[in-house]
Amino acid sequence: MDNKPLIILTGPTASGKTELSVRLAKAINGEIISADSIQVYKYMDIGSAKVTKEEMNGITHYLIDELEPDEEFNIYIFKERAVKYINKIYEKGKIPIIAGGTGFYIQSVLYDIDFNKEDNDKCYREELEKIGKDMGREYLHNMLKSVDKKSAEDIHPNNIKRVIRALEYYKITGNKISEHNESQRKRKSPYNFRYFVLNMDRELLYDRINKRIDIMLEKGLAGEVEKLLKMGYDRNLVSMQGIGYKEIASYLKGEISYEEAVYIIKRDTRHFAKRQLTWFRREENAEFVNYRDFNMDKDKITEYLIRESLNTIEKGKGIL
RNA sequence: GCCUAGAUAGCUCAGUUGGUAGAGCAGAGGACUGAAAAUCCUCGUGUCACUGGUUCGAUUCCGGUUCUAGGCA
Repeated sequence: MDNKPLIILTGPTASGKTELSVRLAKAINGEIISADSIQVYKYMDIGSAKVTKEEMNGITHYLIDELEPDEEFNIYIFKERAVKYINKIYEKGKIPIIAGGTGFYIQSVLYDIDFNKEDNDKCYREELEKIGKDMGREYLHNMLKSVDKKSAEDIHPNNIKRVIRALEYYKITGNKISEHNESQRKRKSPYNFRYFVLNMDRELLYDRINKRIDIMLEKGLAGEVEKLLKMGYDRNLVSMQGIGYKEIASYLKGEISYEEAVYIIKRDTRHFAKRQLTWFRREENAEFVNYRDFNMDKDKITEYLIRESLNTIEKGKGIL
């Protein structure tokens, strides 16, 4: 049985993951794999709060700047690449550290969730979107009910994206996604892992988020978006749906004022952080690391993360 | 100083032909297995500015006070 070490360092946006992950990597001879759906894209630096070369401090990072903004990225691609990098890191005799805020992505690697290569179908998806528009969301939901009753019960009719995915899955594989999910849920992790979730008092987190966005704006977020648009990257691209990008694009089009754009970016980032926390709370193996318990001292947190990670790595060796 | 319109949930406002009130946003909680920075679900008691009066009963009607916005001097 594979029992290799894997360290996960996550937390809501603006919780300090980047800096702490580099410090940890330095101390435990690790390399970092980013679990971030926007930082994979080139040219999207300011708005994604991407790690800079200096911040990397010599630590190798994967899944940063790997794609053009119009390239497709999804959980299947993420998992495939992440696993490849993890093995590469093992070969070097180093420890992989997954750092990033996308819980869904982390889960796919941590529990080795099974995805089939050919199981998405753009044409069918578009067809379903059209049906949804013409016939209504209830109609789509009823379509799902007739092939996969359990999914129809679990997925709210308003959640069109998930209704469509369930229908798509059935069309391509002939199986019910509810059954697939049920079996995947029982998976045990093949790793000897630690799952750290950085957290702080909500008020403080929101304060940091608001300030961080002001800094992004000062650094020239608007210019970055303008440049992307000039390069021909359409605002409808998935990558351009990232928080900060879509609002600034809307402002540049003259649809909303600058003040409105800033307000929406801050608000939606807060909402995003809240959703991230909901996800991590549900993860039974996640360990919350609260700044408050360390007197707000980053050095003390770093020490703790290093000590705990090394413990876990050592124990794993014993089993092997 | 005078005239007019306001003062209701953290914010913007609706409403009660007099029987103590409700939306959106904010905020909180949740879901999530190929768009995930996406998508979706649930949660609404607050001296109805203050103060007299009329009334069985006033946030609602009348008077006064304070504050805010606009207009006139």
